[in-house]
Amino acid sequence: MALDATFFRRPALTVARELLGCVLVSRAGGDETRFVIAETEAYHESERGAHCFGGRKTARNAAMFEAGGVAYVYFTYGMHWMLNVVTGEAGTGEAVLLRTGWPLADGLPLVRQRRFGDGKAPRDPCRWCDGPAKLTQAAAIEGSLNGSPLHPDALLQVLAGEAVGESEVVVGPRVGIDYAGTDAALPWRFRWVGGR
DNA sequence: AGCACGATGCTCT
DNA sequence: GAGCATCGTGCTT
Repeated sequence: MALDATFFRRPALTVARELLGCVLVSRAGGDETRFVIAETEAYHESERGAHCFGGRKTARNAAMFEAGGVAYVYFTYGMHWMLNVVTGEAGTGEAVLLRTGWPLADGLPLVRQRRFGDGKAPRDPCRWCDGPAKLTQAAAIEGSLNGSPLHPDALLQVLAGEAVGESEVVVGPRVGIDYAGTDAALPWRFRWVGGR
């Protein structure tokens, strides 16, 4: 069952936690890949970690101000794409960064090819996409998908998944935002460590 | 297993 | 012109 606007038009912190165990479906790149979402981070205009801090809208971060249910895709470090799910109501800048996905069995050969070509890959497929840029590479996600809807008829969608219990979730500070000052310590990162 | 570093180009001041 | 919501390699323990 596809998640819809009622799911995404809620606070980023809530959506980040509830996305654990849900399934990202990408038809970008011409073939379908699916991933169980295992790690997320929330971002919000009220804190310095967010690209849209202070509610300042720019050409890059504009999608973060859309109503929840679209993608925010941006480019960083000269070579990497990052996929976020936009959350909340229109006019407020917030989103959830997808950091780790566990590829589902039917797409394993394609995911392996996209990530490693003919080279060697880790034994455990759960380590193939354990980083935001690894996930976008495996899902063939790039800048043209910025602002695109998360919808069953679109290239990207998110399906409801199994419930993930509190005992299987590790909460902690977000990665790579030292510039955010005290906001860098906010416990807005969620990792599902139960499912293996 | 862990750390250091280079790659590489877009974004914003 | 500086810095970045990162990754892979290659070197050290």
